[in-house]
Amino acid sequence: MHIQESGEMYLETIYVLLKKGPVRAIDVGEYMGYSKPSVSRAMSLLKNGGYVVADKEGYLALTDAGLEVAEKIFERHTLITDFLIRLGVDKNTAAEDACKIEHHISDESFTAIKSFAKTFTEKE
Amino acid sequence: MHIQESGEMYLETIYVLLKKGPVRAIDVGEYMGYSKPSVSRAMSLLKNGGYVVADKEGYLALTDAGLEVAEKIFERHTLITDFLIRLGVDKNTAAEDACKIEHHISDESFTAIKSFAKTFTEKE
DNA sequence: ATTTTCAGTTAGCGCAGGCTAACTGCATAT
DNA sequence: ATATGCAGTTAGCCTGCGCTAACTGAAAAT
Repeated sequence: MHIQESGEMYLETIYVLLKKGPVRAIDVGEYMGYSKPSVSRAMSLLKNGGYVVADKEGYLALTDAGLEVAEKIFERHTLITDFLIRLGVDKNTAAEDACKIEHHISDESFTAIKSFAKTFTEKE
Repeated sequence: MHIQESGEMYLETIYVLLKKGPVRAIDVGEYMGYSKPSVSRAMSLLKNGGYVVADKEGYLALTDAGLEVAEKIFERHTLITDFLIRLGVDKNTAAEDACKIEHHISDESFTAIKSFAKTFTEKE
């Protein structure tokens, strides 16, 4: 099962929300602005793919595979956002753009931007 | 009519191919690796939207609106590709990534990267 | 003058991923 | 004990955008 961009977004959202407390499907939907059935289907796909598990009460957790994807995307998100902000882009616009780019950039490009951002920061 | 990512790709392709000579739908399909019906439908949508025109022989041209989109995307493509290459990313990977990013980045972020790339280049 | 080739179109399929409507099942409130 | 509310699921719709199969119509080849 190959993970889609939308799947990555769901995983990232679960990851972010889990930092603040327990997470149910309804919370994911509210955060992302999606309807319950959309989340329901996405969750069943992600459960099927082995990225997400839920207990009997419906509280969601990430598997190792899910966590790996979520962390990867989240790292891209924060680093690209910061990078754009440092280039002078508005906070919100930076976050929006990062949210799109994070799914489309290769590991190689991301690593390059990451190490560049590091030296770039140190120079200031 | 709001232009989709796929529409942007078609316009950019027509733009690129027009630099080398006359362009028909079949050429666009061959270049993009798409079937004739896919291109046919895309062209009729783009004609409808006022981005593309075709003469009686089927040779394609961009309208002002189409040219505007195509140039914008093409500029993003080349600049982002160059930027990634300069960061040490492999040529092909850079071009692939740029091809995705070019559709998802805001004007603001692009402008920021552009001016940054300029000073970055001058410094070397 | 037929036949073949080739560009383009039409019809219709499949997948991803949103949506609403309507149901289930539990948990709480009256 | 019945009623209300809420989380989740099921069924089924819509749009974007690929695809194949099959047709059209003109140009080129025999």
